[in-house]
Amino acid sequence: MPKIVDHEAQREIFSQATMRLMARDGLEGVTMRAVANEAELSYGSLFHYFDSKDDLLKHAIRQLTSSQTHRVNEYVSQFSGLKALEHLLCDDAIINESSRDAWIVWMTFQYKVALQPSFAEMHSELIDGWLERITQLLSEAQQAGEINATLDIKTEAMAVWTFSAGVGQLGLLHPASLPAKLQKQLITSYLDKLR
Amino acid sequence: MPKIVDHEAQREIFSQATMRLMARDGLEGVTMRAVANEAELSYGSLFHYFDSKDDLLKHAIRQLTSSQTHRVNEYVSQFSGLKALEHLLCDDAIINESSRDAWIVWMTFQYKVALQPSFAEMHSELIDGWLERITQLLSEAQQAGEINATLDIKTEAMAVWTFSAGVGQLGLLHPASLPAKLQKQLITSYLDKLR
Amino acid sequence: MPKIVDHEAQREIFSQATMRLMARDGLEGVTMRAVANEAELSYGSLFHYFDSKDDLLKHAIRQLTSSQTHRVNEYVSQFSGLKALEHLLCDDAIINESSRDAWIVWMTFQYKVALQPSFAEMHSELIDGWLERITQLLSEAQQAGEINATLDIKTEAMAVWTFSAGVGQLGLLHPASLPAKLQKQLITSYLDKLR
Amino acid sequence: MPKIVDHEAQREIFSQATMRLMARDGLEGVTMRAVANEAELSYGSLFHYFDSKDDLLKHAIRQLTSSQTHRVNEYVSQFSGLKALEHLLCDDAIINESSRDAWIVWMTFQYKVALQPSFAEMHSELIDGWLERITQLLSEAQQAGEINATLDIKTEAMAVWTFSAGVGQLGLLHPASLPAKLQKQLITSYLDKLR
DNA sequence: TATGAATGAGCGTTCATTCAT
DNA sequence: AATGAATGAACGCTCATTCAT
Repeated sequence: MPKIVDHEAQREIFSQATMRLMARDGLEGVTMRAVANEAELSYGSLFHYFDSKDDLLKHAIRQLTSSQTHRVNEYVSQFSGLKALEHLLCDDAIINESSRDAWIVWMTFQYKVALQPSFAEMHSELIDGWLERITQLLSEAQQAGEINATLDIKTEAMAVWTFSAGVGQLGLLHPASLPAKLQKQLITSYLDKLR
Repeated sequence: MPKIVDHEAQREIFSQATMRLMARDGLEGVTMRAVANEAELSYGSLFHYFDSKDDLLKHAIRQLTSSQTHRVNEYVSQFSGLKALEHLLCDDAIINESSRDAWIVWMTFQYKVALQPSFAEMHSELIDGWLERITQLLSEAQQAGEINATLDIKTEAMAVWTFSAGVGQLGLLHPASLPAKLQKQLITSYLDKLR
Repeated sequence: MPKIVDHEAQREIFSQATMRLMARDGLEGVTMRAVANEAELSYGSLFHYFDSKDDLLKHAIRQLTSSQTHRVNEYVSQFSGLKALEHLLCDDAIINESSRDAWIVWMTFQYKVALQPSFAEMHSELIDGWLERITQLLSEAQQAGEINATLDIKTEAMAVWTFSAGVGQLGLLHPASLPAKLQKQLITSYLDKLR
Repeated sequence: MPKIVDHEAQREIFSQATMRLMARDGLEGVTMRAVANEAELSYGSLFHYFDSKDDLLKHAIRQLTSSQTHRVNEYVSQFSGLKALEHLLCDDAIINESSRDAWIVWMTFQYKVALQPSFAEMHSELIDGWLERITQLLSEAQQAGEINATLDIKTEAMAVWTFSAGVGQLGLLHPASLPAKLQKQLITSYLDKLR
């Protein structure tokens, strides 16, 4: 009689171990053996739940983005327009100690996605969400008269995305130059310019 | 008498091969054997010119930054203030087909620098230049009355740097969403907001 | 359930292969690949059982000394004084065909121990046993009146150790000049001089 | 016109550099490159003077033994019998700070000679000298009535050689247990037993 | 299903040796 | 003769993956 296990729960344990390792030691710290150890599960079982290392990594990033999406949805359901956008950027674009790990994972994946063909298919689904959501919130804001009516929403959304990407990158790689507080200041002052 | 070779020229052949590989296959494609093949020189000779892989990588990034610095100096000597800044950002922050490879190398190194202590000493020398130069040009621009006198130069410089980092990152990783032309448009419209 | 293997037994297979190689080809014949081949196991599995080559070598020497200690303990429990000492030297100091391999390994290690700091910690535990045991047996012999009462035990023990080291070295390196029979003769005649 | 060089002098420079390296870093420190550096001569020229690394090592050991023979000859021409033997053993078997290097080289070579077939041919010529000379001096001593007339010279010579080999080995590998002074004491007390 | 032993290709690095000048 | 650049086999070690139990 086969042991009954929650297949998806096991996968999540492994993929969370993967993200902890990646945050702590970088991508090169993520070996299959290290993941099994970190998950405190057996090495062999890792290959029951994932066909390959790539499979594991892809699952980890999907989990990361879906949990982020989930969080974002909450802001958006509570606020709208510029207020929601500000929450979105301040809560998710900013790197502080508690979000730093998730950001390292995210950035690491971005490069993997960009440079490794087998990951490329995940590209758009990971990215489009952001841009779409920003566009929508800006549009709401414009309709509510919160921002300048003459602005081209599509271009501005792109600019906001660009700016938040820069905040994320520098906040991660140069925390001394761009601490969390300054990140927030830059974001709010950027949004102010749209009014 | 020994075979006469230009030591530095050989090093450059290897480090350019390194950059081509990194652009094509990412950092994990840069194996010493692959570099030797790409350079069409023997495996062993690679170790005559570089003590280690780290040495090779560091040489490659130094070469990259010095050639960039050289180019930047030209803009700055011809222009000043906002005009020079616009040149700086448009000519160097923008990713097009011909600069894409250099950008991949640059970004790859940023992560290596940020995550690997032995590379950390290169950190500041690679980064400080950017921020300092932007600050200086903004300062010139303010004195020339090109930008709003009430702006805090230091904060604005940081914001410009952040924005250009975002342009670089998205331009590299999502060229379809942010083609060169749009990169340029975002940059000029961002600078316009400073006036 | 995993393949069940006796971890320690596998380690012994490898370390015995190591000793065979060392005896046959010297220390420089002991490459990890050669050990795996000699053990008729795969290269990779060698690293499941030993963290490093040093680990393998240390295990081999420990195994060698512990088996020797075991043998020595038997003589000592059966005999005492000069008789026990004679057994000790004749049974263990002498190089014949069957003990030659063990001696090569032993001598090889002595050099490794002497010249390589990381092995130095094994130094005393490997050596002290010999000198202490010789001292003790000589002391017994003196109390039993078997040897000259005026002899300084400590110095004589050192001399016996020295002589047996010489027998080992020449018996190993110059078997034609010092065959087993002559080794034995030298030892007994040396001990006779102590009476 | 070819440059005129003293071929043999160059070889000696290299082989002395070899011995310095071996004494300092052990056999594994003796790389062809290190030898050329230590000799402060060019890498390539090393291969003009020696066909191979083995050739270099063989030359070094020949030089070592011949210089030792030379020194020994001096004692023997000044003294005879037991006196000469005592000089021989005390001056050459003993390891002190100034002779330690030569002994490391010598021991290292002994193992190389014993374990590596291509060196085996040097075996007897390196060794026979010692035994022959000891035999001869003991014979002189017996004829002069310095030692017991009933002793079998051949066996005793072997025993002396054995003992001095032990002194050398332990003096080298365990200097704390067998310092120079104790080495000397053991030797003289050993010779006394022959009277 | 679960486990961890087994496998071998690949890594960065070292090195004796050859060769062009 | 003299130089050092060029070469590639071999080293210790890592790792994703497969497999026997």
